[in-house]
Amino acid sequence: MSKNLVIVESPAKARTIERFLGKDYEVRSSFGHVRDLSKKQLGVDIEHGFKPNYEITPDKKKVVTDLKKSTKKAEKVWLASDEDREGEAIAWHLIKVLELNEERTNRIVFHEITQSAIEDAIKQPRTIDKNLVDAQQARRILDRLVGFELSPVLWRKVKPALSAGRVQSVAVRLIVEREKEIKNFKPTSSYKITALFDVKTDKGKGELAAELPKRFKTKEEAMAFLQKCQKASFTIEKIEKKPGKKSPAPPFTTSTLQQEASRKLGYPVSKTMTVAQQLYESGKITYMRTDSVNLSNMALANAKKEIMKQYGEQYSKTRKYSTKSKSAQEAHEAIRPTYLNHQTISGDDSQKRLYDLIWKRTIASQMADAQLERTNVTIGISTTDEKLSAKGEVIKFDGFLKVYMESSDDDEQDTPKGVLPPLTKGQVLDLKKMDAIQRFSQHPPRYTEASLVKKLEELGIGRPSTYAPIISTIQKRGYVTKEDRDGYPRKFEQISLSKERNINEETKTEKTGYEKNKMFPTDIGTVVNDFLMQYFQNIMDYNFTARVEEEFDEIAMGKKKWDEMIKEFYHPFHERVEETLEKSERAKGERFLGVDPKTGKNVYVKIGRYGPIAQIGDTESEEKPKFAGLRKNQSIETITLEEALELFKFPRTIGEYEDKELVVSIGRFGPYVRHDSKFYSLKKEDDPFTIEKDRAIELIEEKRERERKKTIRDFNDENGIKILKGRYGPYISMGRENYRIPKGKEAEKLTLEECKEIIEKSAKSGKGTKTTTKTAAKSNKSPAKTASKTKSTKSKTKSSSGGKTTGKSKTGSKSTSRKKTG
DNA sequence: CAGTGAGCGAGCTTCCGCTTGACTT
Repeated sequence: MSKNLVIVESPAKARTIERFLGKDYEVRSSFGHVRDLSKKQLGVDIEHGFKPNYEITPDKKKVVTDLKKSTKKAEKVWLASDEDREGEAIAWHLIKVLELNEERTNRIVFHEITQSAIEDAIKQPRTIDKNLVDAQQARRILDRLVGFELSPVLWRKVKPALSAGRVQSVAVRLIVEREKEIKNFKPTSSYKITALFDVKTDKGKGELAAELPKRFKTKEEAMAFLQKCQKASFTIEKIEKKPGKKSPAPPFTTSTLQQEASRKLGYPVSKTMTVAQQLYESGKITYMRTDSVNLSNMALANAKKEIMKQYGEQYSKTRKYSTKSKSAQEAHEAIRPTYLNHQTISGDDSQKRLYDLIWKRTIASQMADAQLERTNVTIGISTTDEKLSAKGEVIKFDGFLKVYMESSDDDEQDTPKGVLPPLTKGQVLDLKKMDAIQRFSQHPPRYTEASLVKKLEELGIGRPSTYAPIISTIQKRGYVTKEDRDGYPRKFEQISLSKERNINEETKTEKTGYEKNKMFPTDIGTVVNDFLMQYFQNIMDYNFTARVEEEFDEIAMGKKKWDEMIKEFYHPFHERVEETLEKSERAKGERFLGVDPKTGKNVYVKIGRYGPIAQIGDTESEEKPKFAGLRKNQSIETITLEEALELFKFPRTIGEYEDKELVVSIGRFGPYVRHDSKFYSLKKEDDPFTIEKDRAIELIEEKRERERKKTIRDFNDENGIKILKGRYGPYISMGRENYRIPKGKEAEKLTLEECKEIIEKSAKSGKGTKTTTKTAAKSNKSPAKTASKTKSTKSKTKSSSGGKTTGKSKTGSKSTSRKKTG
C-alpha cells in the first residue's frame, strides 16, 4: 500500500511519473476536469451572486469513485495538475469532490518531467491559489452565460439548434468577413517585365533571368517600353554581394504543428491531433497540447549530442526559445521527441510522417544559422533610364537547412533565386527574350483549417486543447464548410520581344481561383454572423477575449472579485438579449431574385427552418407559395433566378420498374431515386435533371446487391428482423434499430426466437446499442426559454424531469434515448 | 439519414477547456 497518492491530469503522464517516484507513491490521473457546470440547466444562479452549480461530469463518475478509494488508503495526497488557471481549478475541484482534508493535501507543480524536477516539486508543496481558481470560475461562468443566452436567441431568430459562443462566433466571423472581402475585391492588373539573357561561361552557355522592379499599369506603357528595348543594348552596371542568413523556426507548439502538418503533409487539424495523441500515449513525443516553445535542459543537451554526432560541431547551436504570448505559463514543454536519438520510429505511416516532422523541427531549432550570399545585379538599358535587376542566392553554409525548412502559407512564391552565372561589370548581355505579362492582383487568401487556428491564436482566442474542436464545431453547426473549388479560365495579355527583336502580341488563358481544402461560409453562417454583428457587437469584437482575459488576470492577482466582474458584464449583456428577443426581426437572409416568367410570381431565396430554400410566390398571398431546397453547392448570395427555377422541376417521374414508379428528386442528402418507397442516392456523376430509367434501375440493383452481401440471415419476419454484417462484426437489425449480439453467441446460428430475446433484453436495459432517429422538430417557435423569463419555465422543466429522475436512471422512458458520444 | 419550409405550439437544441476510451453498424 502506498503512503502517497499523486494525482495528475493525464494517464500517460501518470505512468511516467510513477517510474520516477518509486513504491511509496501511487500515481493516478483525473483525466482532466472532473466537475463542470450542470449540463442541462444554466448552471449559474444569477439571483444569488452567480453561484455556480457544479456536477460531476457523467463520464468521470467512475474516475471519481476510484480516486476516492485511493485517497482513503493514502496518508498524503499530492495534487499535481498543470500550473495554469485550468490546472489550479482541477486541483480545487478534486479537493471538493474527493472531500480532501487540507492538512494532508499538498498542491505541487512539475516544471519538467524528470527525476530531479519531480523530486524538487515534492519538496515545495503549497496550498491552492484560490485567486487563480476564481479566475477560472469567472472564465467558465462567462462562457456559459454567453453561450446559453445567445444560442436561444438564434433558435428563435434564425433557426433551431444553432449555437453561439465567445470563441466559435468569432471564428465564424473571420471566415465570413474574409469571404466578403474576397467578394468585394476588384482585381487590378499591371504588366510585369521579365527578361532572359544568354551568357557565355567556361562550360558553355548559361542563362540570366532579370526583371524590371517597376510594373506598368497599362498595355500601352508596357508596349512603349518593349519598343524602346528593341534597339537597346544591355550592360551590367553593378554587381553587389551581401552576406545573409536564415534562422530556424522554434520547436512546435500545438498550433504550429497543426499548420506545418497541414502544409507539408496535408493533414486536417483533427488528424494531426489524433496521430499526435497516439505518439504521446506510446511515449514517443512530449505532450501535444501546449503553447510553449520551451525545451527542457535535458532536451537541449540531447539535441546537441545528436547534432554533433550526425552533422558535426559547426552545425550545433543551442537556442533557448521563449514564448511570446503574455499568457505564457510554460506549464508544458514544446512538442518534441521524447528521445532525440530516435530519428525514426515504428508505427503506421501517419505516425512515422508526423514524428519525422517533429524530430526535424526540434533538431533544426538547435542548429546553426544558414549562411547565404545574396547577389544583386543591375542591368542598364541603353535607350532608357530604367534598369533591370537580377537576384541570386548561394548557400555558403547550409546549417539547419540540412534538416528542415518551414513552409509558408502563400500560394504564390517569388521566383526561386538560384545561382547566377559568372558575370563581370561592364559585360554586354545578349537578349534571348523579353516579356511583358499582364498580372492580376490577388484577393486575400481564404483560410485553411490550420491558418484559421493561427489567426485565432494571434487573437488570443481558444486554447491548444480547443483548436481542433473549434474547427469541427463550426463545421458541424453548418456555419462553414471545407471545400475545393475548381479554377476558371482567365484571359491575359502578353507582349514578347524576341531574340531577333520582333514584337509579338498574344492573348493567353490561365487558370485562376483554384482552391483546395479552404474554409467557406455557408448561408447560415453568414446570416448568423450578420445577426450577431448587428445586435452583439461587443461579443463579436476581435478583442473581446483579450479584454476579458485582462480581467481574469486581475482576478488571479487578487485585484478584483470574480463575481463583480461577472456582474458588470452580465447585466448590460442580458438586457441586450432581452431587447433583441423583443425587437429584432427574424433573420432570414432573404434575397429577391426576380419574377417567374411562367406564373408572374415573385421568386425569393432565404433561410428556411431546415436550411436555404427557394420560394415562388408570397406568403401573404392567398395561394400557398412553393418551396424547394437549395443544392449543396448553391448559395443565397450567388444563385440566379434561372438556377432557382430549375429546382422546382422536381419530383420527376422517369418511368416504371417492377410495376412501381421511379421518381427522381432532391432531398436533404442530395439527389435520389424513389422506388417502392425506398430511396436510392444518385452518384456524383449522375445528373438529376437528365438521369433516365435504365440508369436508375442500375442504381437500384447495385444497392440491392450490397444489401444481399451484408445479410447473414433474413428471417423474413414481420418486424423485419435480420442478422447483418457490419464494420464491427455481425449485428441484429429490426426496422431502423440495431442491436449487438452478446458475446459467446454465433451469429450464423442464432434463431429468430433468440434474436427476439436479445432485442427484448436490450429494450429493457434501455442502453446497449439501440439507436433511434428523432423525428424532425416541427417548429422553432417555442416559448421564450432564455434565462430571463426562465424562472417559471425552468422550475417547470425541473419538476417534471425531477420526478422521473428520482430513480437516477433515465432509462425508464421508452422514448428516443439517443446516446450521445464523443 | 429521406421528401420539410406559414400556421397550433410540446419539447428538443446551446458554451469553453481539461482529459481519454467506449462506442459505432
